[in-house]
Amino acid sequence: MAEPQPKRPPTSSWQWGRTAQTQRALLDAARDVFTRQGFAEASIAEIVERAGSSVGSLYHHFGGKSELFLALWQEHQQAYEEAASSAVTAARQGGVTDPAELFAAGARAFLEGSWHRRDLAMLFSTGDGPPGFELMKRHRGHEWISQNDALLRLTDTSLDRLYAAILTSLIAEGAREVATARTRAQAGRVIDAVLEYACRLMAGGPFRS
Amino acid sequence: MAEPQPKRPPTSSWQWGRTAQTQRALLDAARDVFTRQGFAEASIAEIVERAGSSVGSLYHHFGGKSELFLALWQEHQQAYEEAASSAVTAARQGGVTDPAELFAAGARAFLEGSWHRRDLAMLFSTGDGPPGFELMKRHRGHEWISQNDALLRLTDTSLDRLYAAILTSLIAEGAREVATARTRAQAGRVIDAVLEYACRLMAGGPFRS
DNA sequence: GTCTATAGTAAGATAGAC
DNA sequence: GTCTATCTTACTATAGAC
Repeated sequence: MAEPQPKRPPTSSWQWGRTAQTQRALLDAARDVFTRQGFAEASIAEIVERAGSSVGSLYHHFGGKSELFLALWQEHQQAYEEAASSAVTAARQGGVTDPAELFAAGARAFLEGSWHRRDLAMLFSTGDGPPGFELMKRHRGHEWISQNDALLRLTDTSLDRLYAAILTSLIAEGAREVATARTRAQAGRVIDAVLEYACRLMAGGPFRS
Repeated sequence: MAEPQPKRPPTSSWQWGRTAQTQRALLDAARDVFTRQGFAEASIAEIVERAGSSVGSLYHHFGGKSELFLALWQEHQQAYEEAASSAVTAARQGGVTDPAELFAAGARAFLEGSWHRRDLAMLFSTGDGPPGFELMKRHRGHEWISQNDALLRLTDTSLDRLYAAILTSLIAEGAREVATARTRAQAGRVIDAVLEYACRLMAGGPFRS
C-alpha cells in the first residue's frame, strides 16, 4: 500500500536535491501542524499548503498521513537514541562500569532531549497518533530497556515483561513531565526526581515469585 | 455536540424499559465489536447491526461513536472503583490503618478486576480510542491517586504531579500485564509483583529537590 | 522522476418521516 | 424513539503535464 521509495544518488541531468527539499518541507510543515493540532485534528490539506507542496506529492513521498507522522517520529527517535547512546559511551570512557550508573547516564540524556524538543515530545506522548502507534511505541520502549538492561538477561516471561514495561513507562511519564516544565531549572529538578524513582524501582532487580 | 439525555421514570402509558433495553443492546454490541477490532477499525454499521438497532438510534441515545465508546468506559470504571473502594473499606474495618496497606488493598482489588474483565481492560489500555481519550484516562488516574494518597497532601507542583503520574502508570502497566496473563495463577503472581514495585516506589514518598 | 488536478470511495454524521 | 436516505469529509488512487 505504501511505497518506501528508496532514493538513489542524483543523476547528472537533474536538479540537485529536489526530493530532499520537498521531503524536508513536508516534515517541517507536519511538525508545525501536528504539534499544534495533534494527529486526528490535523488535515492533510493544511500540511501541504504550509509546505508549499501538494497532496499528491505527500502521497508520493510518504504514502499518507500516518506514514508522514511516523517519519516524523523516526527522526525524533533517532535523535533521542544517538544522544542517549553517546552519553553512555562517554560515561563508559570516563571509567563508569556500574550498569545502573550507565543506565542513568542514558536516561538522563533521553530526558534532556525531551526538554530540548518539548513540542515533539508532547505530541508523541499524548496518545493521539495513527492506528497502531501506541503499540509501536511500546515495542520500541521494550527494546530500549532490554538493550540497556542486558546484564539482567530479561526473558519473555510475564514478570520480566512487567519489569521492562514499568521501567519504560516510568521514563516515559518522566519525559512527559519534563516537556511541560516551565523553565530549564524546573526540568532539571524533574529529571533528578525521575532518576531517583528509577533507582528505587531497580534496587532489587526484577521481582521473582 | 453530545446529549447526555437524562432519562425519567417510565410513565403509565409507555412500554416498560424500552430505552434501557436499546441502550444495553448497543453497549453490549459495542463491547463485542470494540474489544475485537479496537476503536478506529470498528464501524458504526457493524455495531448497530449486531445490536439489532439502527444508526439513528445510536446517535439518539449516545451522540456518536466516540460517546458510545466513552459510555462503555464509564461503566468499566464504575465497576473498578466500586471494587477498589469496598476493598479499602473492608480493610479499614478489619483494623488496617497504615495508608500504604490501605492503598495496596485498593490496588489489589483494581488489578483483580483487570483480570476479571480482561477484554475491556485490554481495549482501554491499547491507546486506540477517540480523540482526547488518553487525556481523560490520565486525568482520572491522577484523581484516583490523589484520593488514595490524600495523606501525603499532594500539591499541583511539577514534582507532585510526577509522583502521581508515575504511580498511576505503574498500576496501569500492571493492569495491562495482568490482563494478558494466561492463567489466574499467573495473574496472581503479576499482581504480587506490581504491589512490590509500588512499595519500592512509595518508600520515601515524593521526591523533594 | 516529480508534481498537479481530479475523480472515487468509505464511513461518520444528520434530517425528517413514521 | 426508531429508522432510512442523504450529506459531508477526508483518505486514496490515477492520469497526465513538465
